[in-house]
Amino acid sequence: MVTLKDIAKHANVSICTVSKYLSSSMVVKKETEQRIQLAIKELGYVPNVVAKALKRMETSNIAVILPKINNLYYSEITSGISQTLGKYHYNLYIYEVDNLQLSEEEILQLMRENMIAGIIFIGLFADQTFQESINNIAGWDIPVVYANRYISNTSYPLVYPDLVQAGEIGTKHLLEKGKERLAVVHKGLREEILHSFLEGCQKAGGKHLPIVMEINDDMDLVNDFVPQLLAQKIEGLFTLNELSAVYLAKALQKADIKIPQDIAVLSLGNSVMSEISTPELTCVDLQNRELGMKSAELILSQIRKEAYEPVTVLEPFIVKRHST
Amino acid sequence: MVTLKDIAKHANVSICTVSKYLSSSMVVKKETEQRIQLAIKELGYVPNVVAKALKRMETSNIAVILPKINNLYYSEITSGISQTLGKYHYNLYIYEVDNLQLSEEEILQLMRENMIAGIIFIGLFADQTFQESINNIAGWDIPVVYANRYISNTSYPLVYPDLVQAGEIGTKHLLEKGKERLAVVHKGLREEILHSFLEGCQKAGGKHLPIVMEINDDMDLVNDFVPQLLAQKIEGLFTLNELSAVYLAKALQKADIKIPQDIAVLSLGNSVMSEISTPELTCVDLQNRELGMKSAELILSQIRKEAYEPVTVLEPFIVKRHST
DNA sequence: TTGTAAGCGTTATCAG
DNA sequence: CTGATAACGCTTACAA
Repeated sequence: MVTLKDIAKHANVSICTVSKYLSSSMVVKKETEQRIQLAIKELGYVPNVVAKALKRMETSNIAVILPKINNLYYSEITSGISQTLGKYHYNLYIYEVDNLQLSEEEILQLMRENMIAGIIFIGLFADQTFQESINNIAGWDIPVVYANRYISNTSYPLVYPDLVQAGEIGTKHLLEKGKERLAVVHKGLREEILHSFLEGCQKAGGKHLPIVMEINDDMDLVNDFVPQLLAQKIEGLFTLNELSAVYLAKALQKADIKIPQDIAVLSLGNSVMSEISTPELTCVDLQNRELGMKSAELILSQIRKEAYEPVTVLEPFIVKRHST
Repeated sequence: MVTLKDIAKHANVSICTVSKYLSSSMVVKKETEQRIQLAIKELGYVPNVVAKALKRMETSNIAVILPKINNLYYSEITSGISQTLGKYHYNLYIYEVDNLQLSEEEILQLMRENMIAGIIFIGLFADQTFQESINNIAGWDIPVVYANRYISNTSYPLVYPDLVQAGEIGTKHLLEKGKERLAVVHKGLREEILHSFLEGCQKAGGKHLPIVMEINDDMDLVNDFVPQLLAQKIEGLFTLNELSAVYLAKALQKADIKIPQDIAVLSLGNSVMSEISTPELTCVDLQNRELGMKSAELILSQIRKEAYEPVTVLEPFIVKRHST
């Protein structure tokens, strides 16, 4: 391995001169510069960031912790993070919690062992316990961003889409399409999140409040769920999970219900899935890539000890297709 | 930060005793062990893997280099890699080439700066140039795995699905369904890959050889491509790209062609996309997760200096749904 | 069974 | 402008 020492010897200067020159924290004589450059080229020097990290007690590694990466929702956010981090020459670690099977405490220990510069949690650790865990590790003060989490009482920045507005613009759209009796369908969504949503639906006006219906993976959509919709005379479905929206659209059609004439389907989230569904689903775009980019920026702000907003809310927008 | 030194002092032993005890490379007296354990607990010691890496000149970080992570094809492979690496306590770096905009040479430099323990390339750098680049970096011998690449003359292990067999079982399936006039549709696929495929199609028998048709993103599928299919009296479509298969199915239906009665559609790759398409697509599963897991194992074998097979071929299998 | 001491490659503090 | 020299936290001969 070629080290600074080798370069220094080859260029007839001290190690420190080379180091300072390379980190551009010192101006050197033209002639010295040339000798150093030559040595670097001739010997094929590659700096060692591990040594640098040890000395500076700080790495350029950011960890993203998420349930699973093979899910478009998470991978789009991650791609946004990667885009911004790449621009600033930070590296990106991925930890899939579903695969790792580690507790919060263990994950934090892992982060610390590796001298991670910052952690972005995507949709995880909703409750207060993590905040406590992190305080348990004596004197450890690490930048953290919660992406897509709605937590109160945290000292770390939050980034999430405006669910109230998502509910409002979605509902408004359905109302404009003449759909009055609406159902909000979700799959195990937490109470507070659902509540924000419904607040938005309410703001949109409309004669009736939407009915809330929960589904799960074991349910027989065609034989159990669709009949419920018909019994309630539902005209529009606002599905709070993109994949579920696709499956619901399939189920409706299997039951010979026309989309959007009989029942309109609106999904939350705008990945290819909405686009390739039949019919192509109108959806509320939550701006996942932007969410990721913003999360990365917030981590970098913390690392640089700059000021940052404690809460960043992204504006969702509607993408009109053929299901409404 | 609590270091080994602190633990040693607190437990009244030498640094080296603690270090060796922790790496279980030494047996210590029961009493010493207790004192060390107590110190670790009381002071809240967390080992520093960066320091360890510098000393040992070796990290536990594996880099995955791929075009983009927000693509189910790549993210499923990545999840497989993550699963295996997690089991062996290796960390996973992700580098998205589309975002990074770095040359091969620069990527390699980055890997080396960070003392990456191994690199997995997914579907990239098809040609010989990378092999040369890596040799250019003087005396650098790093474990590499090419996942989903069909390269000859490489000293690194290759993992890929058996395309000949994929072609064969797909074609056989279409023939069994009574489809005789087949077309293989691809999007900018390289000649050799296409060739393996067609070899498989041929092995399946059938009266006619499949026609090869290429599509691209600018094409008007409904008005340009579908008429071509009709003109050629095509009865079955073997689409070598899952997303394209979905779009083709959509285009066919828009042109009032019944799937599978008029034309059957078979896709290559089995992500949710095939499943949520209408009709649900029959496909040849390429075992992406297994591909990832195997790639990770091959990297680990190289790191451990164990023997490994130079080429691993995964057996694809057919998943029957409603489009054939 | 335990301790001493020399590094890994870099940065940083001083002094010239 | 340049150069000694001391760390950063850990591993590992080699001694005791």
